[in-house]
Amino acid sequence: MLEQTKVNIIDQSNEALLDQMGLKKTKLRLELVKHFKDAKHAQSYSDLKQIMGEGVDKSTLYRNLSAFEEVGLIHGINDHSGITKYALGASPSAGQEHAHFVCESCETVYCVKGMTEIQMKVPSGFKAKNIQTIIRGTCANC
Amino acid sequence: MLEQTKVNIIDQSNEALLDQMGLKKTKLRLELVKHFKDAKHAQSYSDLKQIMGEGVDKSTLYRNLSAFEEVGLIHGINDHSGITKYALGASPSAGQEHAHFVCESCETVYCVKGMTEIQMKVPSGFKAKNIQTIIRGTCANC
DNA sequence: TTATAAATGCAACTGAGTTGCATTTAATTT
DNA sequence: AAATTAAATGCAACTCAGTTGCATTTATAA
Repeated sequence: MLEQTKVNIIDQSNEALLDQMGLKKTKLRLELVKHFKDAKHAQSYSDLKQIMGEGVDKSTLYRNLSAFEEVGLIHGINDHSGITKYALGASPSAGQEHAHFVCESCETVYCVKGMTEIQMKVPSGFKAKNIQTIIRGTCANC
Repeated sequence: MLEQTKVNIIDQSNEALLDQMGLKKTKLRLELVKHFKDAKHAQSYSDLKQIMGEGVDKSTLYRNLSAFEEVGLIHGINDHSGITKYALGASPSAGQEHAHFVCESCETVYCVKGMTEIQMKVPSGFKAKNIQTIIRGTCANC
């Protein structure tokens, strides 16, 4: 078994990456991975559809996003908009949390790594496994 | 103009509360406020529908939730489930942040006040206005 | 008590995401 | 290289949360 958390996503070729994740290398998947690597902010379904081409099937795209998320290649972010956005990297887990910045003006979502420090206690009887932080505000482009 | 943040929600009668918020005191609204005060965890549309009675109209309920949220009587919480849940109190804003605890087993959402301390820096050019934290784990009942 | 602006009820709609199924394709086997 | 097969795709139909338009009713102010 492969330890996904130890795979360095950015340094791998797109092909190697899909191989390691046990995913077949289809044209769309390669394009998706490439795009996620370049993306400066989190991508919604419609962002991706626009970039991958309008001909791309909805189910196929969504199924690939799910597949990518399952293996930890990307992670979904749920802000107040109700539209899930995806960004490269596994879901932030214990020890490697990162926050998400949502711009209130353009609704763009950015991953903000290593800039938040969260100390949490939970009521007795509760067990915390992971933490997700969403910062709302105005981004550099707005 | 009334400063909503200074209104102490719990100490007021339901009637006075709606008055102060500039909302008409309808039967459903009074029941809703009452229920929100008693609720031990955040409420979804279907939680509320069940409690308010199946006869309650969907639009009416949703419109009341929006109205309550707008005046800061309740705040919506968006976890990974895609179903918005609501809890008493204005949206956590600067200085009075609180976290939300989502139970991975029963999907119940709790507000956790005064137990998290978050220090955040954001990249230059970004301006943070408020912060929302979701802790995932197992609750005391599971 | 009357006027009126807001709240309700209903039905129809929107839009994100899912599912079933037949077809195609990437990867494996011989 | 050809045959096999399990997974990926494309399509249509569906689900489900939440919204909207509009006619009717109700809370509140005059």
